[in-house]
Amino acid sequence: MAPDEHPPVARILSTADRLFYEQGFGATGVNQIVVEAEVAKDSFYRHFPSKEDLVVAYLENRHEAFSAELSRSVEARRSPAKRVLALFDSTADWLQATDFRGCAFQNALAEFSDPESAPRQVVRKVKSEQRAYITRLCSEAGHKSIGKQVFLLLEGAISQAAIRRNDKPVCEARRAVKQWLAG
Amino acid sequence: MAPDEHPPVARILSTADRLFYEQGFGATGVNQIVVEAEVAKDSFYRHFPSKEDLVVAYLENRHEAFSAELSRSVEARRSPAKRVLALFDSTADWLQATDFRGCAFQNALAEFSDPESAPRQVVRKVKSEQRAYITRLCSEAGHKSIGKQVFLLLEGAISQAAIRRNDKPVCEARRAVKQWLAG
DNA sequence: CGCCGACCAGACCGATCGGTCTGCTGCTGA
DNA sequence: TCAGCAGCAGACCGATCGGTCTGGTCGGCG
Repeated sequence: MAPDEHPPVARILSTADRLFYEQGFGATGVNQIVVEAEVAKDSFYRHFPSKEDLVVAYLENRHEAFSAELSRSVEARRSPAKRVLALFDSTADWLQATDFRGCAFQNALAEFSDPESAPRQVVRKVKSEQRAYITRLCSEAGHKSIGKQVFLLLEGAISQAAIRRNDKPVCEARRAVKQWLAG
Repeated sequence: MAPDEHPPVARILSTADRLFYEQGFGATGVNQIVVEAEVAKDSFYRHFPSKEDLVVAYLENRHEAFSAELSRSVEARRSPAKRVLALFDSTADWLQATDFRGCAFQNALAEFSDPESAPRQVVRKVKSEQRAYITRLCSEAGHKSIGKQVFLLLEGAISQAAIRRNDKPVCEARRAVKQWLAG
């Protein structure tokens, strides 16, 4: 509304989005976040009672943005089969980003060891929704049974892309899925 | 040789193996390691100049033990196709462990963001060897081309098993691979 | 006007971090 | 015999952690 900057909570969230993804959770301190977000520490703790609350907000935020972008890209395709393949094309585009560091939710998994912790619960929910979405796309392409495999293949491809830092794993996965859809 | 305990360096490594895997790297402090390993801090730094050196030793150690166990399990099977499937059976057994926390190397990836850091280099090497091994097994089963997909499927299945804490993803992946081998 | 709540800067808290240092015991091999 | 080194316990270092508190400046609203 105003010509001035974004409100503090938005600056905190966008700073956290960048730092958590690039550096990880443990390596990113609250102090660094408040400095880079140009927010007083006092303001930070008014909006987020603890660092973990910010982590949860970050994960939910990212899920929302990520799935919105993905479905936009998917829905741009006409045929149901192309829509399934769009998952991989979209991922290949994502790899081009210089700050690509793999799946934020898989990364969160590694840093929060307690399965009952709030971040882990968010990760479970997010992955379950992603799997359901992919399964639905496969169903609509007339291949009800391959959804789970496509999902696993994509998960593996993203993880490998983060390690090898190239798009070969994603291309390989895409090729396999294309064959399934044709057969 | 002696009736006494393992030497300090072995106690450090086995303690680190447990703590790093269960808690992650950032969450595991040098102090905790030396206390639980019952080793003087001085002795610790005599063997490992820095914490990162211990991380590297841990990763290499784990790779050695893991691949030894895996190939033992694989080589117990007669037919080449069963050997490929043994990868998934072995993984399913691994899930039973109460402390299962996914692939240690994928987890390391999330905590070390610098792609040139020593731990990341070890992870690249390890994953490349695992991929080569799986590709070889597939080749020997007469399916030269599916190695990479099998590898990606297994990676995704392990990651999902860590999130969902059950063996369904692994069973799903195994089923898909079995079909490929039959077809 | 006067009050309240948002926001600010930054001091401050106890705890813990990775890492060093001191000072000691006890084994070993020249 | 004695030097040297492995190992021990634990104090100690500066830095940083997550989190609290103080004190002050604003704008909006009754």
